[in-house]
Amino acid sequence: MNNREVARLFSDTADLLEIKGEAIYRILAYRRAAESLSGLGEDINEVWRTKRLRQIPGVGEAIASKIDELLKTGKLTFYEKLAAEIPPSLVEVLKVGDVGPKKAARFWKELGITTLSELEEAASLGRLRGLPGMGERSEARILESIQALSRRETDRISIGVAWPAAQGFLERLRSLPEVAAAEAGGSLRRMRETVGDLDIIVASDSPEPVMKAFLAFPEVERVRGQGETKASVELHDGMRVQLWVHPSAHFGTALQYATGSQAHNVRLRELSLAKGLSLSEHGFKPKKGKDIRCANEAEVYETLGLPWIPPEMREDRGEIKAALESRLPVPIALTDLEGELHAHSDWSDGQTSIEDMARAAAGLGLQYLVISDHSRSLGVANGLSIERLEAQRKVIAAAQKSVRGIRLLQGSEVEILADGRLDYPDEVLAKLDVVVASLHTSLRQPREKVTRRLLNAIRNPHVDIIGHPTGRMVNGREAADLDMEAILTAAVENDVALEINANPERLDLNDAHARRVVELGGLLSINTDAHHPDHFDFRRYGVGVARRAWAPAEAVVNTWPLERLLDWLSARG
DNA sequence: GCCGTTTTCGGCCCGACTGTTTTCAGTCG
Repeated sequence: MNNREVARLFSDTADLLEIKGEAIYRILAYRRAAESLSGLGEDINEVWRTKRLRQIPGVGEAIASKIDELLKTGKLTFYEKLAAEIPPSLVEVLKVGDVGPKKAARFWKELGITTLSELEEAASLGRLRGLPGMGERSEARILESIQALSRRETDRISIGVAWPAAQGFLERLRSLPEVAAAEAGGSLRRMRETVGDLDIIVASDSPEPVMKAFLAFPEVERVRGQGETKASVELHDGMRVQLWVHPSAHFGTALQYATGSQAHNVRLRELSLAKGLSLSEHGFKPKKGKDIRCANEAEVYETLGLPWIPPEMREDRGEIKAALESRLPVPIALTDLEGELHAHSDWSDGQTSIEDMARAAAGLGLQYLVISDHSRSLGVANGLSIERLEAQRKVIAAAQKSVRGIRLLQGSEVEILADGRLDYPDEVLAKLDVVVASLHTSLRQPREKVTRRLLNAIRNPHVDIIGHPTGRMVNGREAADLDMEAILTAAVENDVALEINANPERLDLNDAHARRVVELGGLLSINTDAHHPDHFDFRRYGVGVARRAWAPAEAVVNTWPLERLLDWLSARG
């Protein structure tokens, strides 16, 4: 079993225990363990084999022995007993808005409902309204939520969709005269790869007109809830947006609160209580005396004796402890990127010419751009034969003459073939400035075989970067079955950089693996894999992943000035 | 069920909003 599967089992266990009516802190313990496992950069099997399970935050004696049983036998007796008691399909029912554990338990016990479709049927037949505490309106609300759930393609929206959508809301809100400031919060601000909904926080001393303007935006399909400080809407495409409006005087605590993560906020509030202050979105409340209000976030952290913690690091993955001990790293910023090492042109499957790509990159202030088109065997992408690769070199040289302010380099995104060889012979690779080696085919090979292909590429002295190392797609294709610890370790040993592919549909490496690279002291490269000049904009998502991985600029090779980069490349052969 | 420069036992964040209620339970973030 992999990390994700074990995490999923514990998160389902938590849901089932909650429906059963177990003590809440026992449930939270399972959720915390599940969160911790899904953010773990190391393979759980490796941690288990080396007897380090108890070092995982949130894993104590009981959960460690459950992981032990799970990895030893592939089964968990505790879960099987629980699933015999509470139908596991009720976990799906919990996804419906306004349905939590109490209602799910009631539907099941009183009406025999165990699945989403049974709930929908019961609601449309008016069978829910007879239950205690349920009326016609609750029933209608639940029915609407089920329909909204099916209208959404997936549970969570890609950040590549959510980010531009949020900018649209922010621009319009900021243009209102009553609005002093507007920011995105939630998992979007933390740059998670997917978001459940958009959270928008506005500073305004007259909330009414702001709220009114927001509810009247044309994309709004229905209003799910609305109060004095908070409104929640659903858009035509099923996306949910929440708006918080708070006075400017305590915008800091409001933004901090709305940014989360929930686990980070819980830790922060515990820390606050230890100082005799109760922290909420409105400010710090001392046991007696006046409330402390914070107009900006830095003041919130300062009140607790902490440096400001970047939103991407607020996941309760040790950031508060690190901040208390003054060892929180400064993560890379978008402005640290000096160049692009992985971009395509119309020589393979890119949409524009080398020259246009170069102009666009120069316009963004980049110092260098590597044109790395596909190699010969990738026919669907019009991969370059050795002859075309030679010819392309002359065209790049010509473009270099006509575009100023940027250094153009020739690279290649070389196929790692199904048998583990690279798509060009070594003497061809040796002539290239940069070699990005990637897997595109035969991703479903058994673990040992596909791992060996990547290790082979890493050990080739001409390979500089491994492109989108796992092949996974966000909300889509699963990662190849790889021994990641072996791959990351080998990359570090061979001084090969691992790509954080910044395309929001890829984001590969993910944050957990990238953090593991940083822990191991390895190198990363944030690459857009651009097929069009607009794609250079993906850099923000790649930087988001790197910041979530606590990566300093130093660890990312394309933050280096050109001379240093060239030295690194030539030292590698 | 986890965890400890307040603790190895007794704690474990805080508030808004809704619907069905006459004071609150449930859900959400």
